[in-house]
Amino acid sequence: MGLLGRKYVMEIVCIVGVHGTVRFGEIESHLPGASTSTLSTRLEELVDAGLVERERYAEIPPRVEYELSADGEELATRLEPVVEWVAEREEMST
Amino acid sequence: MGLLGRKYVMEIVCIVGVHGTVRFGEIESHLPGASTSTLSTRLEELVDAGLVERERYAEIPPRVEYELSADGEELATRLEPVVEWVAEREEMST
DNA sequence: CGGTATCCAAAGTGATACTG
DNA sequence: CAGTATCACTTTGGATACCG
Repeated sequence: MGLLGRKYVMEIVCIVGVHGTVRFGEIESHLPGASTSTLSTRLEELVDAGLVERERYAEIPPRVEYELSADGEELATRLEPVVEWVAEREEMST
Repeated sequence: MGLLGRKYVMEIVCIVGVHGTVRFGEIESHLPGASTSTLSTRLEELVDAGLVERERYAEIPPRVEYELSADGEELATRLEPVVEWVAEREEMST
């Protein structure tokens, strides 16, 4: 899946995975570099790919929550060691 | 590292990891989608990041071999489950 | 063979406006 | 709040050709 190579995808999967269920704004706050529109697009792609599920609540104010699907969880599990190592390695060089 | 999110990076790491030492052309043949220039750029970035090492031989015809550094090996190990799972999942849907 | 140089298309960004 | 839409702009990536 070329989707994995797209910007922010791994990060999003991890963020959602860690939180369990997350709202749009929260994901956004963890990705300062990503624009609203890009994040929106990525999330849609992830939902289409069956890795993330979106739950929309008809409330005021509106609330939308994202969480990983079973496949998403599986991916997150496998992704964890990678992201962890990368994070550690980044600290070293700073 | 945002580098991981760049196109082909994970694939390249895996390809180099599997082969041990690889020549430019061989990597290219495993990535039909990537253009020469992109591959060249990616390899340079990977070398700069200390994940891949380049060995240039002053022969005719010229030969250049790439192989993973210790860090690259570590990354490849952690990346393996991810790539494996993604590959299986792709097969399912085809 | 293994690239770099060049030029062009596509993806992503930022800001802002608008909707349910 | 959680987006979608738009537009101008920057960054990436692709195609091709040429060089050592």
